[in-house]
Amino acid sequence: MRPERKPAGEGLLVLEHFLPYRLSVLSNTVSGRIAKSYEQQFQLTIPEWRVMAVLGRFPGLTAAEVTERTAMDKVQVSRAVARLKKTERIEQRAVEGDRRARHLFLTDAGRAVYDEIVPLARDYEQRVTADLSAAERAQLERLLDKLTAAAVKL
Amino acid sequence: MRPERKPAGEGLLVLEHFLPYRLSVLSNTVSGRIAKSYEQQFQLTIPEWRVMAVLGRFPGLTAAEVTERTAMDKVQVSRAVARLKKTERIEQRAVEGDRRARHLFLTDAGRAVYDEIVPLARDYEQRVTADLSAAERAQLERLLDKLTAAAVKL
DNA sequence: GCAACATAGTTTCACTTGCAACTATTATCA
DNA sequence: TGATAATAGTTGCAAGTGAAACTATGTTGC
Repeated sequence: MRPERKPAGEGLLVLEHFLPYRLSVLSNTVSGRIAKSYEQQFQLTIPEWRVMAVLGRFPGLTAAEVTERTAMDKVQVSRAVARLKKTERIEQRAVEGDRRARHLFLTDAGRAVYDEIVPLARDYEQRVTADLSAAERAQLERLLDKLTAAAVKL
Repeated sequence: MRPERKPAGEGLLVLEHFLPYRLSVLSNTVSGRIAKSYEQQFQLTIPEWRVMAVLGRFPGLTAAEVTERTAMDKVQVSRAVARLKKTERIEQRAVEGDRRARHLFLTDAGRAVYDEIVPLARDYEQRVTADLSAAERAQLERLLDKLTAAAVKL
């Protein structure tokens, strides 16, 4: 005989209120939509775009520094860099005093792509947050900060 | 102040304030941590756990209904179901009047696993949100609702 | 009644991914 | 100095992924 199920709120998990689940659905939806546009328009994967985004802001980082700044792992960065080199969106220059690492830079072509994507990304973000008041947006930032800090700490 | 001066970073994208990026990092961190605990303890992947979670709450859903409820795609569900059948965490029963679909249920063994994981998941969620006041938690729910609705609509 | 279409679920294929092992180089220190 | 450890980045492998094709079944319209 199957035992009676426990009352909701105790033995059941209400998936649609479960934070990890909600974050995952939201994140996949948001990232998926954006990715579609630049995958098709520019043949860029998400990891590639992340690397470009961070190099657009911090030219000359090494792959290891990109890894730190993006929360990607080093394999993912290595492969994204390889593809971006092949498609000539980035180039490498020697690091003085360390022949293992190389500085990474957007090429002119890479910067052109970057300059096209940035407004698209901004625009998309604005549309997603269009229903939020300024106060809510500030609150969102704060909450995301808190949650991220807590999650990393555990 | 000189009004014609452009705000800093207009043509730049500040990745660490870019919503899709922040959501992705947070979601991956949160889901990754939880996954670690049940992957090791129960040999369960994230998609498998999702299917179990939704069946724990809504016994008898078909694979297509699981797909709807979890925002997973049907291939992912199909594979998770296949693995869960093999490990005898779920079982299938005929749908009257439709021989294509089958109702899915947790087995007793499946429910036992579910009953063990639910408190772990809850506990983890509570620790992630421990720093939030009740008001902030309510606000978080509201913001996630709004963002999800907006993202889906676009 | 049956051709055309729709749906449930599975499989195939061509990728992508994450882990661990690997090469090459640099740092540490007895 | 030379042994050992640490670091930058790459690669091999096993597993996972999504898109599209596929099988089987069910529905619709003429």
